[in-house]
Amino acid sequence: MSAFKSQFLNIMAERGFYNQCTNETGFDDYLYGCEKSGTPAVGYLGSDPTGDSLHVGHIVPLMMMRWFQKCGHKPLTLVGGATARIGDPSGKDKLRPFLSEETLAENIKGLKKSFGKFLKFGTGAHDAVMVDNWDWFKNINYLAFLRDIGTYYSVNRMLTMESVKSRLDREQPMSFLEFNYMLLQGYDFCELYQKYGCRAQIAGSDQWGNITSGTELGRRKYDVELFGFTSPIITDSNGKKMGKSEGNAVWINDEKLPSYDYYQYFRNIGDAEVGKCLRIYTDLPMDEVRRLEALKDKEINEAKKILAFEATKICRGEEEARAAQATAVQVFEQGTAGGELPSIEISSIEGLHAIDAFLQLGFVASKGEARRLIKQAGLKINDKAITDENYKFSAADVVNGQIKLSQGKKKHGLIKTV
RNA sequence: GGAGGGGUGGCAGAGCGGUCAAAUGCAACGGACUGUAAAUCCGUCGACUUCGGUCUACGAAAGUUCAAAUCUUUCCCCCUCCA
Repeated sequence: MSAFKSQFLNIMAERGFYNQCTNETGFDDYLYGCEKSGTPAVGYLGSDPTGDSLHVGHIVPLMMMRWFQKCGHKPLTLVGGATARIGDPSGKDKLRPFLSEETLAENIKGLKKSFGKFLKFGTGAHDAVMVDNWDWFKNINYLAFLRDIGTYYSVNRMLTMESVKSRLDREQPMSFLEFNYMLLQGYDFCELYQKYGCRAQIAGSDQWGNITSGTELGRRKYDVELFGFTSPIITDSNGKKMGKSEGNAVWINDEKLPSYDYYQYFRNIGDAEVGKCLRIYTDLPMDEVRRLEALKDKEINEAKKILAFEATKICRGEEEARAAQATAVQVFEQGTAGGELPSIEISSIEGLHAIDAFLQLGFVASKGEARRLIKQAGLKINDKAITDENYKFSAADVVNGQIKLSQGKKKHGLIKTV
């Protein structure tokens, strides 16, 4: 329980966030010193703006930063405006497509929003701060960089790094551009150390190579010990990464994914994952987590509801979480329609093809798919399977001003008449 | 620059003149069973369709042929080895 002196590391270990640390006792001592004296330790989490929102797969390090802040430390969030222009080769087979300036700017905005859900930003001592590595890379001189930084890197060593090695082993192309990625991330760490006194980097375990790049550079160039701390990659029982639902990513930003869907993602977690998810995706105290994960069979559904609610609350706010939960109860427990379901509005439903309505809701990708699903009894109107693929709506289908459409057992939506 | 190998559906990977909308596996989706779980079983998986078909697809373009993912030419891209 109290294997560590610092509160932060104890929490990390207990909740399943701890994977690897560059120097466990050193980091522990450092944090403990800060916690005792009330001066915040500074740590950073980096993320490249390659998309306009983070998704569930990114939550693990975000939650680590959240706890870091709760333990009285100061989180820095770095968006990789510069590094996104390079592309992190870790875990990838191909060079990323280049992003336009406009996309980058949009993505950075999206990332800020995502970060804001989990961390408190501001100007206080413990408030999170957002930085962009474009600020220090945009004007860097190539020769100066090679001489100041390049001298500290050994190509022999770089070639053994997982991100490089795996690419070479698989005979996938790796450009010199990508090869340099780790130097940039290493430089970031040192830059943050100099500017903010940042001595810790927190990330997923796939970043290990990039992190050690920074800690080694720090030791060689600035003679300072920097710490790297990683989480395990969280997978479901099939060994797949978390964060995909129906083939789509579960986004953190609300304009990318309704809160109801976000809630449902956690509601539908597998039994085996409940304990793990409660620890990682909620702030619930450990006593409560242990009680909930001990539940068996049907009772475990209660734990899943709490998990879904708590996880949604952090990311979308309490109100949204309640609304999502209420809708879920109406739809699944009472078999009626809930207000948070996706819906389309239409002035007259007379003569509207059922297939077109499903298409508009995005429940089917094509008319052919809709026809197929009808044959398989997979599409329902007001909970009754459609049998005629040419079915057109009539006034008789409208109940309380709306028609409930369902695809399979999980996807439900509404047509509202206005 | 030289010599070989290769680019096929979301991914992996067969096919190498017609029977190819393209084997197989994974992923995904629907149904049954359940607990909005897992596992299992059955089914589906390019688009449009008046369900007879029509159209678009095997890196790009041109060509040979009654017929091309399959043959030829050019171009683009990738890999390996050599310089």
